[in-house]
Amino acid sequence: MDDTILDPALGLRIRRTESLTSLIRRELERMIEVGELKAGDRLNENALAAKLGVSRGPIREACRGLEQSGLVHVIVNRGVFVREISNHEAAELYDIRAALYALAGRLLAPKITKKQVAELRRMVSQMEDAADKGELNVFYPLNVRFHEAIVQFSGNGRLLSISTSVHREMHLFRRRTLDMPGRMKISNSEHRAIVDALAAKDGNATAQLMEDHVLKSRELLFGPMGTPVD
Amino acid sequence: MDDTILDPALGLRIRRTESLTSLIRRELERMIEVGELKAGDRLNENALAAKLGVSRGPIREACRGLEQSGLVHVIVNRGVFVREISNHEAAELYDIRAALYALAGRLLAPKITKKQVAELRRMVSQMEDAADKGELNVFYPLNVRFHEAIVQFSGNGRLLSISTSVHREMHLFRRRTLDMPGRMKISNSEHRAIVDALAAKDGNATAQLMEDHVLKSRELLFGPMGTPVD
DNA sequence: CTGCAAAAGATTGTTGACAATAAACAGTAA
DNA sequence: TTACTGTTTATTGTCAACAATCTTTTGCAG
Repeated sequence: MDDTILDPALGLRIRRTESLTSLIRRELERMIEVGELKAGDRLNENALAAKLGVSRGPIREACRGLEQSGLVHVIVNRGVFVREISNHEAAELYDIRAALYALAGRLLAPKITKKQVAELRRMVSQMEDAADKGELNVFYPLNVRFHEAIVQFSGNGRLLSISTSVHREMHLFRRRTLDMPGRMKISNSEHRAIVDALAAKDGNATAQLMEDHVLKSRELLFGPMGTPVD
Repeated sequence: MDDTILDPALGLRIRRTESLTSLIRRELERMIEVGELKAGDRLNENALAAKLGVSRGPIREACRGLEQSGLVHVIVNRGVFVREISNHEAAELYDIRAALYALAGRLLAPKITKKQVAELRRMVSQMEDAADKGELNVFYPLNVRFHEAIVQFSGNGRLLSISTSVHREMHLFRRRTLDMPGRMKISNSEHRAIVDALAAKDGNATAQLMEDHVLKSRELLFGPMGTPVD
């Protein structure tokens, strides 16, 4: 199989509108997301360059972007490593996420459209199906999309990019709460309450529910917000 | 004057513990902070490389980091430009900052030390002096340090890095609220209330005060939170 | 066998050169 | 003049080679 990003046959026809660097960054993000690159792994520049069919320059540039977004960390003269998230850091990220999601809810509530409410409700009912059947691998991506949608609908562009970044970072932390018994159902009932509050255009209520929703996950793993961990 | 980062005379003696890339990124951040590079300016790689006495590689890597943190944006084949922040985006950043500072206050309140309270009070009283004398150029950096200190004392590392990033980004937006008549005094009275709430270890009150403090600036420029701008 | 030191190898840091693209300019036709 | 087109120039995108640094292996003394 050919792993190179650029198909040479197509190279002639495509007018490239994107730099290799950004293509590579997305590819690396994907590899980390999917688990092809695991926390703690070192990214060998030569190997990656060969695998993706480019030189080391773009690889290095992509890594600097990933560093800033917290997905990797760089040690001088040693290389770049997929970050490992300690319990302590994961707990911190939960706290941040709670605040960001609360803000998203507060911003969205007063201006949400009927169409958006309908879309969120659709997701909730799909998640209900998945929860009934105990299909975590169906529930999980829906859950992600649900939260993403609320942030996106909030209309605050930077909030979306920061949230995405924090979410990716949290993904490096493997322990999940959703696979605890009955957790999907409880989580989804919270989703329903959130959508109800949004539909009622109640910003304060939505914000509170979003915050609680995130912090509940935190509590299951680490105890209440602000608790020192590890 | 010599603008190069690396003094060749020192180069031999220092065992470099940091890559050029990170030095350059800090230098560029400084140049943007100080206004040597203004919003909308293009960063000419050759010129920067010559000025800093390095090659283009590290420059490009540094720029990718800055891109991710929102200080510059890159257009393929055209270059990297210091970002210009629209009113709309500035308003969005205020909303985010309010949420982040509220979180910082909430986290810090229950665990603040006497020493930290004293340090914050010292800053407040220094700001009071500056406000009395109408010295904005003294007040402003103290104001920055005050807010930074609270986030730092909160102990959430990622919160600090995100806050710093958001703060730098906001700095690209030139209009300030503090130079409005009487604004320094009002602002500082809010600072005092925040420190009092912190000293009382009242997380909710602190969070609310921090949020209001930031949103008041937003309102002066753009109207209340969530208001569409531009 | 263990511990240390030096050499060999692998990997990152940095550079200068070349290719691809966009901007600036000049010349021509309407 | 203005619009268009081809040419020149400036700048970015990419690459491959070299230098600096770290890691591993090898060899030797105890």
